[in-house]
Amino acid sequence: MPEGHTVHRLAAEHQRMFGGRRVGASSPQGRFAEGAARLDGRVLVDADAHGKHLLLGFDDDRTLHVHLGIYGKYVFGEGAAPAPVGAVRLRLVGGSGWADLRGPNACELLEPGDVKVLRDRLGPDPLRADGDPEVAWRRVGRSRTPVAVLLMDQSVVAGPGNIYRAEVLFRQGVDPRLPGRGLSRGRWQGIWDDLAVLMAAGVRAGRIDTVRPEHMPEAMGRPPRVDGHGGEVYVYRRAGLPCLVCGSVVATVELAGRNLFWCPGCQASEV
DNA sequence: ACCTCATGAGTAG
DNA sequence: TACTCCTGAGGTA
Repeated sequence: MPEGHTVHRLAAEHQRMFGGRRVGASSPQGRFAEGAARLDGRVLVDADAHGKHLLLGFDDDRTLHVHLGIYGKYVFGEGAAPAPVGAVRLRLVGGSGWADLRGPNACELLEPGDVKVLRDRLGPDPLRADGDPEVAWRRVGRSRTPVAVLLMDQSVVAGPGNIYRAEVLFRQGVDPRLPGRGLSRGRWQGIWDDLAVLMAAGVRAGRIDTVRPEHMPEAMGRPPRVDGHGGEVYVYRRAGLPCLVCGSVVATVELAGRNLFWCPGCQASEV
């Protein structure tokens, strides 16, 4: 679920459901009881996302900061909220609906200054209007770190996760082990622009699809693949399977603690 | 029933 | 690099 596109969707959903409205807040699980008590009865004035961080501004100038981590999940509903099931960290009710948050990495109230500190340590977000690829290039273009690692570093680019990084590098034909400074400025622009396109599509669809129509498995005589992340992709978690474009066996390696996937044929080494 | 792994990231060492 | 947060899906038994 949670790469940047998911969080931007969550911001829009909060805005639609609670924006400008007074909300009731509670922590059925109890682990956010104090924060929920302070939120209870406030008006949601702003719902924003920067990378994977959800920022909900309330009328007391405090901001609720939620980061889903790897487990976190939101469930929205219309009408009266049901009795909470399981470990609901935060429940918001208001307007005609409710939202339950489970298992987040972070759920905390921030003072205005804290929000700036948080945002200052995040890189530009391809989904935001203020996202500037040049700011990221200042880090990427001088780094000896593999571009695959740089793309997962939220202080370089905010929003992409393991799926988008694998898929954008495939689509742009970039060897994931290439150091950042081995890219040209134009290649970086290509990666950035493709991220913006792919992630915007992810916000609209609520899932990650990266395969171009001419490479869709249907067009190749095979049924679409159904995977846990719910989308159609070139290389993510396809290790050992033939590349949809060139037929090479998709490779995988653990890099900086995460599984990286790429096609050795399409993403030729320029190292 | 039990085991492993996952779209993330801070922190200790 | 490894552990932590501690959910849920999928595979194995």
